[in-house]
Amino acid sequence: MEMPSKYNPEHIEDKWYEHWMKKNYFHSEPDDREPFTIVIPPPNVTGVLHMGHMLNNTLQDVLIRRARMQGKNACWVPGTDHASIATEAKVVNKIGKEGLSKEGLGRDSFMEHAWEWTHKHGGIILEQLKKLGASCDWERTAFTMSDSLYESVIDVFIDLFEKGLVYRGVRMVNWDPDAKTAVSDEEVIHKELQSKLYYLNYQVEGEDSYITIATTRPETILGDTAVCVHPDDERFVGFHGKKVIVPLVNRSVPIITDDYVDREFGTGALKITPSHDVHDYEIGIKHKLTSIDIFNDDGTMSEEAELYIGKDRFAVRDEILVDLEKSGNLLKTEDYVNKVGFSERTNAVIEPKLSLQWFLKMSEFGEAALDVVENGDIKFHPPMFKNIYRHWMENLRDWNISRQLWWGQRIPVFYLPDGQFVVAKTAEEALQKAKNELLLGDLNIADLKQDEDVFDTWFSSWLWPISVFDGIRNPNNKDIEYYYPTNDLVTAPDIIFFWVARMIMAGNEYRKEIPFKNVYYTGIVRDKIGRKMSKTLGNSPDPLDLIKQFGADGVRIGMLLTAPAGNDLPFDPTLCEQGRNFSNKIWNALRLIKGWEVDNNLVQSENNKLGINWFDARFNKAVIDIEDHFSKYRISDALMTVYKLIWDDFCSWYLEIVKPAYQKPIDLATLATTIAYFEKLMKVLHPFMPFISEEIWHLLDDREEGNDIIIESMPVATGFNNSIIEEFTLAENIIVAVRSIRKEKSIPQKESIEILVKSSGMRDFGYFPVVSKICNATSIDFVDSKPDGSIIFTVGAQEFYIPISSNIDIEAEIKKLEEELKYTNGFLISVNKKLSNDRFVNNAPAAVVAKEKKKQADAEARKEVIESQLADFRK
RNA sequence: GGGACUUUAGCUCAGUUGGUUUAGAGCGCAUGCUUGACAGGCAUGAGGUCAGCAGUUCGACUCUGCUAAGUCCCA
Repeated sequence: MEMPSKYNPEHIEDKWYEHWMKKNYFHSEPDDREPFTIVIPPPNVTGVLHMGHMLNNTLQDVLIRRARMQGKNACWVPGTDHASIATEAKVVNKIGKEGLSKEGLGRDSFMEHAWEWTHKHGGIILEQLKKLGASCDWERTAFTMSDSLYESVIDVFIDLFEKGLVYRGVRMVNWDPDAKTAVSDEEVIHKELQSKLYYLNYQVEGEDSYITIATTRPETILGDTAVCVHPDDERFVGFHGKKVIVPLVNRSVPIITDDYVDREFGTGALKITPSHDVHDYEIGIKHKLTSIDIFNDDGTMSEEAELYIGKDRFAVRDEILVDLEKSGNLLKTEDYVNKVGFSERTNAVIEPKLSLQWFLKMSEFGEAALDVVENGDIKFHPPMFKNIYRHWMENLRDWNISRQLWWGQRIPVFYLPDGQFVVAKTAEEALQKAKNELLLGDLNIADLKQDEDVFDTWFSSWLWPISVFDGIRNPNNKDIEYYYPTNDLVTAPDIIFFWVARMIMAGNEYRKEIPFKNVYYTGIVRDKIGRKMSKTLGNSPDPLDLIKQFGADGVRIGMLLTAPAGNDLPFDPTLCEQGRNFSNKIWNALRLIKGWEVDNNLVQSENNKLGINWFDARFNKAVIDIEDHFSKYRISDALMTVYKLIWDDFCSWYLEIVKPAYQKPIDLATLATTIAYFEKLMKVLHPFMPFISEEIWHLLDDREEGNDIIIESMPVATGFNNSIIEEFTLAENIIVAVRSIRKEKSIPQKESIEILVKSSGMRDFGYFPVVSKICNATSIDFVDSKPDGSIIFTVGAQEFYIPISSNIDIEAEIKKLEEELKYTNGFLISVNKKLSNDRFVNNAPAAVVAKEKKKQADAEARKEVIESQLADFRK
């Protein structure tokens, strides 16, 4: 078979993904095996794959594939959420281009458009995940707006309402005038903007004096209902109790005092607009001020503003300045940098606004949700996220669960003509309830008006680990009982509160059980200069392009290599290149083995036996290290251990040891063992690089139908003999020393050498055949002293000599030895200092003291050797 | 303003209850190699006052305090 020297993943990856799908390996049904469950953090249904998803889902796939190979019943549930705001904004935009509007279409017709959009653009992201190799159980793909998940959300709201945990209240919310909905604090992005600070004069009522305020938002003066100064501010003492006239609208408002005012800021006098600023709102309540809402929902001026009615808030800002200047109220303008909130979804400037919203009381949930994390039932990786979680749990605020949108689960609240309301699943039920409980006998369905709002998307996501198994509606079904609680959750730390914390709350409330046992917080993928990757910045590479360029295996490695948990990942495509190079290295190891001719009569050499024994120990040690790393969720460390095991230990050492000379055959036993090792390595590699490992598995041997690596069992560590590894390390050190001499003296590898060992030691060292082969030495002999015309080198305290034909640069040799002596002396001094300290010898554990003594003895022996070598040279 | 976290090689990071020879890895860098698997490679090597200061200790990258710089969250 002709094998190209460069591995080309493209067709190979597609081929194996199709094969796995055909064999239905990703699908899971409850059985008597131990379950291992992951639910995907549902991406936005109409979103496209970005680097954050790549990282996140690669990690999940590593965990799920490893669990599958460990014989567990692995189930990875994929799915998407409906992303209320983002999707609705896209649909509104789309119908807008067709000359349609939400209001014009009406609710039902708009929902049809939204579903059409979802069917057309939805789920692209899941298809993209297949390219990455994600082994999700696609038969279980869930969607937060599908019937069963929709109904689960409604059921939960009704249940919480009946438990008295839901209430309706007026709140200052972050209003997104484009999406015409409230968004949570977490969905507001604050950006620093270069803006202006305007100084405005307010005339004191009945006097010819003025009080000057400073504001960045002059258009809001129309909603002013007071001016506030600090009670102790001497500049304003004379104004206390008086009134001022709001410019243009000529409204008379009181001057109030409150120590909230920062005397240093602006002029020290603060205009108060309770409807449009959170702090002003609180001051308004405290001082019982009236509230004037000057904005419509779309950000234009309302009738209450009296002026500029119907015009956009930003247009009005320009206009009002002209008018204020004309009226003589504009004193001056200064440049000013301030922070402005933008909607994460629509990028509209957020308007603080008073609004009627539904709230879920959080106080009931906090304690239990904190406990399960504090007591270790749920483990966070890395654990420092516990602190952040605790801080949030101890400062809980009620959750605003309503959104002024249509795309989502509509709030099941029905208002009656008299202003009362009932909560019920359907209008029919609501009518029944109204009749029975409120004794409104002559009511009919047309009198009921359902709440126009839908739930916050997180209000469906918080049920996700339960609702994907239909555990809300059917709490005793066999799926939820088998798969729940899930095992691992992999997510980004920025949604620790609005998702992770709330899933824990929902788990406690509806399953009396935690939703998952481990939470792995990934880093946030950033670009090279540390910016978050985002579409608007255009700094994110297209993941599918990367896969095309480096192969999915290569990209997976690139993502994982420098992504320890919780650390940000400054992404650089060269990381994927490293992954691709690794694929190529493995491929070429296969090419090497495939090229060997076997001689059935050949007896296995001592050298090969040594190599095999050593690699066996080395492999088992690595497997133990890998298990340890996985147990601590150090996935990138586990990968690095595999990487070095394959590249350094297997390719650079083992294969070089057993590799037959050019056109020489290999013995059968060594070939068979080598192939067996290669198979084991591919199994260990499989969770990280599923495609190439499957391909090589099938190239190493003819496999029967259904013998695929994806369902093979993961090698388990057996014991290993550490002294083999230690002895081999000595061989490595000798080999490195010889290579170094070859380089220094320009002795090519082809030119064979003799190695002489000072006969004081190493008589029973077993690895000389390996040293001899790798170093291309014709012989390794023992001698009593250094022969003339030879180079000396030292490993530990053991001297070696290599006879060479060229002249030896005595000065250079002396210099080298002197440097070594200096180091050894320095080291010895530090050890001696420790050992001559009685308190150390008396207080330190015996093992530590013994170790120091051994260091001392080794260093002294080495020092003697170097000194005698120096003496020789100086003779 | 309140809180959390970070600071170790050029870059990204390990360093596990304080003692694993005077701190490790990957990448990058330098030097030399048409080495009969691989230049997407091989070999060798150079890089560090562990942010600074003080303390605890026989012993500190590791524990404590202060200082500095940075990241994030909350108001």
